[in-house]
Amino acid sequence: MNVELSARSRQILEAIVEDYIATAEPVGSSAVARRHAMTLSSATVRNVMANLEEMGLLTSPHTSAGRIPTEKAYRFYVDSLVALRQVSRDEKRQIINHCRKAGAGLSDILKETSRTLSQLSNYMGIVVAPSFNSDVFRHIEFIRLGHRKILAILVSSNGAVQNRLIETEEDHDPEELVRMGNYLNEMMQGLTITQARERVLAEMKNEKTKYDHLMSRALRISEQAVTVDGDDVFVEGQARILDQPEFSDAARMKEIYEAFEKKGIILQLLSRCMSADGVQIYIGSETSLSRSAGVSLVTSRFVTSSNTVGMLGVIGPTRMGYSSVIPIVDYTARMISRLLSEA
Amino acid sequence: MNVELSARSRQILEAIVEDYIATAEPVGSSAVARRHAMTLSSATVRNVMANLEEMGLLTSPHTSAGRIPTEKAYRFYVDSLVALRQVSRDEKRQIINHCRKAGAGLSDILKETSRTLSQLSNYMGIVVAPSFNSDVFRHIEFIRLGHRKILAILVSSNGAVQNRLIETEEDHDPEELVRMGNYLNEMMQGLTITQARERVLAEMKNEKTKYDHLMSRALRISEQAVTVDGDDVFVEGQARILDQPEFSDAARMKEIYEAFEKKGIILQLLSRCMSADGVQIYIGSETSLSRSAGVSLVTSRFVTSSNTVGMLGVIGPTRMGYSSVIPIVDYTARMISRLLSEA
DNA sequence: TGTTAGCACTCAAAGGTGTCGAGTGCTATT
DNA sequence: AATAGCACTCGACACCTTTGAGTGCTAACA
Repeated sequence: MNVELSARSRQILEAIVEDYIATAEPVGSSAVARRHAMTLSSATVRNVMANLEEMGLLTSPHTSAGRIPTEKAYRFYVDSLVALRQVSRDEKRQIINHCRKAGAGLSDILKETSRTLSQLSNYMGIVVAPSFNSDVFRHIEFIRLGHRKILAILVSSNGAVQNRLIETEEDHDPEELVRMGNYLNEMMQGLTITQARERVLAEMKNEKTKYDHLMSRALRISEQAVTVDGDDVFVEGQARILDQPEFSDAARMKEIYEAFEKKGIILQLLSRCMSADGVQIYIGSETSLSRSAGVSLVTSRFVTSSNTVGMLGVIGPTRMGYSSVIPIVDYTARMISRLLSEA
Repeated sequence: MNVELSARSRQILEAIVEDYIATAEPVGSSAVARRHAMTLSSATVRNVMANLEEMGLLTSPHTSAGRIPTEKAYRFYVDSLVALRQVSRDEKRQIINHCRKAGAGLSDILKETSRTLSQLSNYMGIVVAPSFNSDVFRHIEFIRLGHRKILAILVSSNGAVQNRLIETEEDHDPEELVRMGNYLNEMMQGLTITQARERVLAEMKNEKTKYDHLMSRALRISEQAVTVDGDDVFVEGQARILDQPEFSDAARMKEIYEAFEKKGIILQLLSRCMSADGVQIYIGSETSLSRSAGVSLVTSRFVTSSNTVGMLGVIGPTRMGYSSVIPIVDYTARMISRLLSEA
């Protein structure tokens, strides 16, 4: 994968990639020679381009069009060519303002962040909330809504709230529910949600609690309450990708939108990004999002006060302005981490 | 508006509208004569069509294409021509299954409903949750998250949950928060959220409470908690409208998608539908959604156990299969009302 | 009087042809 | 090694013709 290239070849490749990113049109040899104010003639550039094509870094859509970069070229570009732009003062201001503006709830902040990413990058912004299950338990509470219907509210240290309606076998009066809550709150103190669930399951088998009416009921109910599946995903700016010329045809677009309606796909895709630190970049087929669609993904992790990990990033066409998107994603992730760590 | 038409003209108009709905292509006189197995020749149909055009019910995109229905024609069609299909057993089954499948929480149900509508209609499904503010207060609760940070949780009779992070001026310990909760719960019992807010504001001016430390603090905090703005909107199946030939071009699509990112527009649009009972239909420019887009809206209200009103419906092209969409929306609204009233 | 057949007319869509020009690969030259 | 020159390729575009669906009108007919 690691290609050896002369300095000149690299320069030319860089010029082609950047030109193509800017124009979305195949770039020809003379364009490179001219625009890049090189001392080289177009003929020379042609020779180099022929080389690059042989190495699988460029392709031509047809005989007499210019060349366009392959995924491999983008990969090489982001790995060793791209000159990252600084995040401008104005952009920083926008990011910070957005953080402040958002209602203080976790999901408000994340939604607003997603929107910010979309605005700054002009692509789609995406934020995956830190997994509720790995967050630390804070509080559980039962509220009677009606006959044999109670609402369980589960709060984590992040301030994330899950609520679930539970139908019980027998009716419970409010005082009973309060006592159940107290018992469970004590029991789960300091555990993560996942651990809390395990603890509940363990206690249910425990002989002592088995015969305590209140406890066994509390456990039965809370088992449902602490079973949380699926994390929140915030996607904003879907309309923006319609600006990109490569997505002007309906079939292609549809593929992408359908991918986004099944949030499961995205989660699966992004769980990979959680493991590594710093900005991660997935180009075209590396995203395994939709093989024909030609989308790329720039992501980074963020952490919360309770040390859970979330993910944020930008999805756009493979032909994406990496030089500005990468720093934006990086900076935003840092700011969100800081904001959420203050708590 | 109420046009007088002979039985024959009506039949022909109906045939044209239905043909156009089915094919999205201008329909010509011979097509009507043939497909509709009429005893009339195409020449006669032509005469009638010329009449209909004069009345503003048809237009031709150009001289020698067929005719297409105007908005006025659709209006007339849904008002007095359309033969509503029965909701098929299979569709009923799907609707009911979806209701059951959804997690029992209110927002889960509504989201799932939106998806169901989308699937059955093949257009976009939309559901607006009953306004939280007009729902009856059930429970309020404060949880300490950190120094001077508390989470307020507000539950309505519907089982809808709102949570809000509040930064307080001084730190409150958990017991204090519990006492505050008790006080407020008692105070707000039986009121709607809106009334509860008014009550809080009134109490804040009350001399008696003003000098009670606990109460005045509780009121100050709860004021923020009971201020809820914006209702939930669930839109599903956005990708489906890409199937419609009239939306194959990007500019048009973008307009629609942008409209949907600002959920405020939808809310405003739909608040109108809340007032009247039964299925409401808005055609083309009647939606005021986006003047050029040519979208229609079929909606109906649903009610919950606490007598709050929500809205559900289908958004699709003006050229929409009204005969099946209308019954589907109607039936779904009834089922959801029943499901939510059981509670 | 309402219906129909016939006919001339219109016009978008589809297909064919020719030109243009951007871009290439190759080769000879510096 | 770099460049200039040149023949070649092929999509884009403009222009044309053909085709056919559909219309409006009129005259004939029941």
